[in-house]
Amino acid sequence: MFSKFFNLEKEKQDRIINAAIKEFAQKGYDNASTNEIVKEAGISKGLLFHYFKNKKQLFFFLFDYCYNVVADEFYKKVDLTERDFFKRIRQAVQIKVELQTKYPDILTFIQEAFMQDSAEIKVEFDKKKQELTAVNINIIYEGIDLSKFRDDVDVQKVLKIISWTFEKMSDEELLKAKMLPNHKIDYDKVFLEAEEYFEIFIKGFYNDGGK
Amino acid sequence: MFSKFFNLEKEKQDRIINAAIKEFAQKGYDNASTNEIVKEAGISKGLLFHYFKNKKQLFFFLFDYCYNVVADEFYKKVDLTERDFFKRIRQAVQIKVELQTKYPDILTFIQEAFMQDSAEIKVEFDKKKQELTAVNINIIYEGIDLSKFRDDVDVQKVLKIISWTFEKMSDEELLKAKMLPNHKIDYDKVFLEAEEYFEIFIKGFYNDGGK
Amino acid sequence: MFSKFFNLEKEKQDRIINAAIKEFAQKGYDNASTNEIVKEAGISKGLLFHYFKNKKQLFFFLFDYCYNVVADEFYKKVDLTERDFFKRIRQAVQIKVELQTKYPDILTFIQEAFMQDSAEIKVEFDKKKQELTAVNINIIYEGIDLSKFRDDVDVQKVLKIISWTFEKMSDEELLKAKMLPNHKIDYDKVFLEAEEYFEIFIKGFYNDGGK
Amino acid sequence: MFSKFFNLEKEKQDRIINAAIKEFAQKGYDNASTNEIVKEAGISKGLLFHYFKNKKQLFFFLFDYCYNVVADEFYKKVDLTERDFFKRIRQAVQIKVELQTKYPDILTFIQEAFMQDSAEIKVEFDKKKQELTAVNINIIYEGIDLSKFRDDVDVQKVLKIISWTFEKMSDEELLKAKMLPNHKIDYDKVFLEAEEYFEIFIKGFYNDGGK
DNA sequence: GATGAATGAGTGTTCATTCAT
DNA sequence: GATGAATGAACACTCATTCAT
Repeated sequence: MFSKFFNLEKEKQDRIINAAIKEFAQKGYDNASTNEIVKEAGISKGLLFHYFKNKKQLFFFLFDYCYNVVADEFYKKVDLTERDFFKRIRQAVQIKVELQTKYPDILTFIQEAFMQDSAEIKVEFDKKKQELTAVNINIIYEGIDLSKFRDDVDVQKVLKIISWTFEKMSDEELLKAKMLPNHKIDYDKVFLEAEEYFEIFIKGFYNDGGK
Repeated sequence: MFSKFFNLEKEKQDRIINAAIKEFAQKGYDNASTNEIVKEAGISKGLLFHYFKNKKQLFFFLFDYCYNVVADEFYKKVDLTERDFFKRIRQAVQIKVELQTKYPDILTFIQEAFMQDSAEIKVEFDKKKQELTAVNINIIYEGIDLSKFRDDVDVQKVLKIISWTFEKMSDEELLKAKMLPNHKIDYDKVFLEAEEYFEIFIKGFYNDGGK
Repeated sequence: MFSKFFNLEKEKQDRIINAAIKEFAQKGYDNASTNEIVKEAGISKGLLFHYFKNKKQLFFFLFDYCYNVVADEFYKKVDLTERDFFKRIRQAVQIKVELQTKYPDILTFIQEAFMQDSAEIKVEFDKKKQELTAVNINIIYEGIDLSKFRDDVDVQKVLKIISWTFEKMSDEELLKAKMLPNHKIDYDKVFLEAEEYFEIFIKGFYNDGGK
Repeated sequence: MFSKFFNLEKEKQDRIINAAIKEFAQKGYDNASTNEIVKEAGISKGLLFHYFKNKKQLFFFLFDYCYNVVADEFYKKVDLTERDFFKRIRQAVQIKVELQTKYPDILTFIQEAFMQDSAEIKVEFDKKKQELTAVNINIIYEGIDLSKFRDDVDVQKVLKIISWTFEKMSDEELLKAKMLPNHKIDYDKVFLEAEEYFEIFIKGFYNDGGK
């Protein structure tokens, strides 16, 4: 599909991808300007539309590209033999932080993309989001040792509570960072806070309060 | 400030408000078109800007108007003498559902507004969001009987977990509804599900598992 | 013609006139906004157009009104029995400065009006300007003792040179004042400079260099 | 900066430039309509803003372009080795008339531009005007033989008087031409009149009346 | 493959003027 | 006399996309 694009010299590919990521991440889908992208990438207007038939296609290409980069690396690093749910989540958080440091633009782009709500891409993108979420949840839960959870509660719901908590915590941290002038996340503090939530969950939802 | 607008005949006020709510809710701040609003409201271009000096002011007016409508009704209905946190949350969910049924457009608008991220309104709107959130959290937690919670965990964090869970549950329900063709939420099912989460939390976080 | 307007209570007349003078003086004909005028004057949109059938008529009314105020006072003060041209001009400059101090807004308005160039009022206003200029030149030259001028030059041209010089000097002073932040004219310095030009002219164009 | 524009086919460049000159000259900066310009030039709305990022930039481009055209030609024609002030001024008037005949629209535009007073361009344009005026005055006075002037007067002021006179004469001629239906200036008559002013100045301000 | 000129409907906003009350 | 709601054409400017070269 994008073989034309991938036949380009690597350096130009990168210029285009980086320019587009930057623009979409900063301004969101609707307000991202193809003009800015070509200017930043140093290519002509026509060329962009030679490789991508329209803005929407460019966005979806970009999303898939970015998603693959981080997902590949994520699944390479995560240890799926770890059967304890909290250790698994802890890993996930850790890897996410590493990726954030290694590919800051890409992660910002993905995060912003997930919050995108433009009418033009809504239907297609919501579908994609749901699929990805479903896949990830399956993987995250795969092989988890559920026997550690108390058996008088619905484990599925407990897992949801836990996942949601970490999502919300992450959102809040992101939001706080955005508000501040220097936009810096203190990852050590985040980890510490996460640990406290872990303990609470273990106390509340593991057999014998995790003892 | 908007006394000019409120002196208009009620019916025309409503046409304008409804048209604007609809447009902003559907397309978000940036993509909402004042052209569409006037067309839908059946008024002239000039009139809209006779009452609201610009799009931003219209948006903030609309938000305040909508927020007041639902907040007033919410606080009229909520029983702040109820000191049990779960009963209080249960009330809140119940009232929210009622409001959703009574003012579906207004609630959609408010929810979308909270997810808005347009550069043009960002600073002002973020401030407003923060203020409202702070106020609401204070009220929601006011007078809550914290002695029911187990004392070996940080109650503040537990409260956060609980709030987040219901927010996420609500988001998920909304999203599911949006995906379906008929956009209908089965509130009875939602309630039932919420009850199950209540039980889990009580078991995990109340003294003696709530017994 | 404007009897309707003049039957208004004096105080309201003044509010309207002052608001309009201010707006036209500040922004020029085209950019002056009738909205601003009514807001400043504290009257309704409709009322302005009740008294003046349109913006153009308001402008011409205003100009005539202002012109009459200053012209009346000017001709009351000027001593037309003074037959020496330079003394006469010196008087004129002096009176102009006095008027500038007494009616700063009105004089600013008139000066700006003379520089107006809007297509909408061009034809009519140019005609008026020419008429006024013609009348004034006649009066300024009336009874002047031309015998003091050397007889080997065309006196009419000399008079023009002199008038032009003082006009340009005045323009330059005005412009300089506009450039500066505090917009203040140092009239004493202007007088002194004018005197130096007087001397030059007397040396160059009076019999025996004015001795 | 405007290389994009200059790469256009010459004929289209000219259509755009001429249309813009005409519109700005006729209506002034504020009232000139980019809509009219594109209509007259036979191009699309978008194209104009493809070449010029906004109305202001278009105006300044146009001014510089026009100014350069006439300034280049002016300085090619003027003889700066002529040290007599009046001969130099005579040359200037003559060349100006030639340029007026050769590029009537351009000269009209420049003259109107110098009288422009729009708030939007005020600051920048005033600065430019001042710079140009300073440069021109330097050149015009460069190498002038001041020893011919009588030494009992301030030569600088005399030079001002002379310059102002020719400016005013030129303004008056222009105005007269504008009033008439056919807008034609009789240059021969203007020259003759100018000569008479020369003589007056020589008599009044040269040593021994220029004998 | 690569360019960038060209499009035209779209945006929010302002304006003098009218007219029913 | 006095109000201010109402109009709609006009404004400068942006945009994703096309296409001849």
